[in-house]
Amino acid sequence: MSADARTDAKPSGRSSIRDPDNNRRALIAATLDTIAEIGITDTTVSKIIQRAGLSRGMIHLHFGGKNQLLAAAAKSFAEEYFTEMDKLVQQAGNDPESIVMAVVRADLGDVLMNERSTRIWHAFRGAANTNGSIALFSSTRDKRLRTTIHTAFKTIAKDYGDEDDSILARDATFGLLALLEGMWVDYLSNANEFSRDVATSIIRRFIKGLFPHHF
Amino acid sequence: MSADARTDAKPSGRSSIRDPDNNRRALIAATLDTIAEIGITDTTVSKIIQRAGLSRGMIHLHFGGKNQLLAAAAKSFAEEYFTEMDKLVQQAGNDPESIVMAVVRADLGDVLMNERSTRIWHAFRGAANTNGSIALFSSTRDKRLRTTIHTAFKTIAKDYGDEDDSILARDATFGLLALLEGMWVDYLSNANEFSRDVATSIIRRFIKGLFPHHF
Amino acid sequence: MSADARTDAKPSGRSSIRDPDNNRRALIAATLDTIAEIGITDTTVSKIIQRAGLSRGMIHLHFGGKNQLLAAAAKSFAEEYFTEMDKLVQQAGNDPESIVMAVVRADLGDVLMNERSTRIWHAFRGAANTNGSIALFSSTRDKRLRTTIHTAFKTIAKDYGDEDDSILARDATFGLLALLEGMWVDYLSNANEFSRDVATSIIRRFIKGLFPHHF
Amino acid sequence: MSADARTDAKPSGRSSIRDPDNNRRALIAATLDTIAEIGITDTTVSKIIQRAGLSRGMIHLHFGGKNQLLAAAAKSFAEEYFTEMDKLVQQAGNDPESIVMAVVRADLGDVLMNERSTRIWHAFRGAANTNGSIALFSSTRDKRLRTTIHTAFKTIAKDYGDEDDSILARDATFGLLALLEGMWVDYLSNANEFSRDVATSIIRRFIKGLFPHHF
DNA sequence: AATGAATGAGCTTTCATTCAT
DNA sequence: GATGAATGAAAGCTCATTCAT
Repeated sequence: MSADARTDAKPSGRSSIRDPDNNRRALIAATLDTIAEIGITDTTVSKIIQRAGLSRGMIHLHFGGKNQLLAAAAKSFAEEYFTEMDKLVQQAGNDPESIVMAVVRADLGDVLMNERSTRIWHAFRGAANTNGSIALFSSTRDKRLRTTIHTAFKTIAKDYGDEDDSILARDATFGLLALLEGMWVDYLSNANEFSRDVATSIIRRFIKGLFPHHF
Repeated sequence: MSADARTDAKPSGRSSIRDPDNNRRALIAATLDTIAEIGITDTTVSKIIQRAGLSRGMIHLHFGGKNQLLAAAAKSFAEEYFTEMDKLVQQAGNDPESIVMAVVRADLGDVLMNERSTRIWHAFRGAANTNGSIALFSSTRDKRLRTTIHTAFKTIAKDYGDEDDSILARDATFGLLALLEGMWVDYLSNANEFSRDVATSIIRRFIKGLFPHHF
Repeated sequence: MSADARTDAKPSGRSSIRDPDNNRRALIAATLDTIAEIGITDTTVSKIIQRAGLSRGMIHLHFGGKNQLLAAAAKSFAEEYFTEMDKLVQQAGNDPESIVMAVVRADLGDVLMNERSTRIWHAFRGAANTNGSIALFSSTRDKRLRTTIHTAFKTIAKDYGDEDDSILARDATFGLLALLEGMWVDYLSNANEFSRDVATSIIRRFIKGLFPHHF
Repeated sequence: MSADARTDAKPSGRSSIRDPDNNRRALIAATLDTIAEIGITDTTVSKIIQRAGLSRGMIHLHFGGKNQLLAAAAKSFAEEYFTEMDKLVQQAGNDPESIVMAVVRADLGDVLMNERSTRIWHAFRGAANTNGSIALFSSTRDKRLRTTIHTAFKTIAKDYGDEDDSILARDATFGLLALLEGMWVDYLSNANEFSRDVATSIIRRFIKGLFPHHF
């Protein structure tokens, strides 16, 4: 969208050749593709620029260095994830049960969970321990999801007055996020054998165990 | 033992001289510690030997190169995990319910799940996509656990005749492993806030949802 | 030429900056000089760059590695040899007798046969057995010379109808090349005692033995 | 011979296991074989001891270091050459013409000139420029041959009184050695196409050119 | 803004040599 | 005399970064 917006906003003659934003984006895309393909350890400046078809100096020109490019790529990756997640959740309506299942379906769907994504995700997570700027966006996924899910579960939990609502909602949130995380790991290890339907059904079973009148 | 034997024989200042196995172990330990501390990408031969207090050439003498040392470290790490896990599971007795909970408690206990372990674990997982010899031992954890848990759940599932036993056991296994995996991720992201008790109770809740007469 | 252009534009202290071709040539020259001085076994990247006054990375930037630089140096050395040889042979005219003697004088002259050349030549030959890319240019010298000489001898041999022309020309070619090769070895072993005139006269004697009406 | 002599001279119980001389010889043989196979540059201590099946320290124990082993190997190689050459020349009788041709046939025969020998020979020659102790034995071949041939040619030259005897003999000696040297180079470059008979006949032709009444 | 040749610190690896056994 | 684990200097090579153009 922003790309389209730029097109008519600044119709410069050679804008497509010298388009800083476009080059920035191309470098980030090349970085993510390279990480997915050969891992973060083997991702070098040379491989990134080769894939992007851009010049060596551009990484430092636009990002200030390789590490900052990696951080920008991590940020961009997280943003892509949430752009898609938000879109799918908004289509689900206001029913908390629908929202929770929309999150599950989105997170396990092929747009968000695929070989490229799971590889990039775990590559960044492996690097996050010792790279603060990557960690920032690496943990973001959990935090934003957590709020959405927790809110939905809190509403649902009100129907189960027997026990403390907040603990039930907390446990459900914590458990669901752990399950989703575990599914990504499983997909990563074994994309061929992984079944999105089985995964969805298992998660639903587990949630239903906490909320027998729903799901 | 051999170390003790040396002690009174010749109390040399340098403890690891002329003890190849000890040196091998020291290098692996230094490798795992370094990975835990600064990440796999920044783990260099120089940092490993410095930490181990051994010479540069020893890595190639004993392992044939850095990558093979990393693979040996991954294997060793997996073995340590299972040695401890097996010990704790065997103490649990033969009751399938006890076995499952023993696995959960072991996997979430501080001997197996701690900052060092979770960092190393995720570092290896991040590298496993593009490094076959690391991947080998990286996936081992899941496979061996899976069998133990699945066997226990199959026994338990027989008491729930209403539905297909094998699907129930499969779902329980798949779900539990995903949950445990997710817990490690959660611990990794913020060890300070993580509560082993809460994690255990959440997992028990989820399992109880599938097997209401147990757990 | 480009070097001249730079001269008045910006007389930078370091003459070879930003002139890739010049740097390539400088590295090859430094390589050949180093080989001549200390032998191919002791020729290291460090010694080459030190002599060239260039940076470490340049060898890999321009040649892809030390071995490829050695191969490029072998090629360059062979080319220099033939450039000079061709020049001297062309000055000799079309008379086959003159051509043969021009080859002999060129090959034994101080431009082509000197301490540097003979050392480099034998260093490369010693390495050629196990280094294909060096072997390629190492054998070139023989093959190109062979054709030139053989053509000349075939013409001369026609005047000696008593025996098979082709065998006579073949023997003369084979023998002359072996003699020249042997002279380079002799020069290498003993540059001080070596006399270009004596060598030339000996070769002439031998050829005259085959072609008594010539030489 | 010396090996046989030792056997009954000292019938020690474990003489074959701990036999310093035998180990020395084994190391030299392994060195020469390694040089023939992979070149002098790639000949390392590890490869030599592996081939010899002996221990690492033995090279320094018996020779004082790798370079001294190389020098000993060069010496041994030269000695083997002359042992065989002397044997064949002595069988030739006292006729100077026979002696010269015996030298030629020996030097071009498969016992002395073969792939192993020519490779080793040229490897040592390539290294001789910068390694004095190798050079010593490298040049030996020429010097001893030179005397034998020169003596024979001086006798023959007396029959050609027209010109200065000593110059004729000198030229013949110089030329023959250069030719033989050239033949080894030719054999080295392509052993498959090389014909010992053609080489012998060419050399004979050239010599006959100087001494028409002989050969 | 863009380029890519150049840099050199630092990487993994090799290797002759040492020395406790 | 013999061994081979251990050493560390030095090798070839990689790579993020710089900067003249």
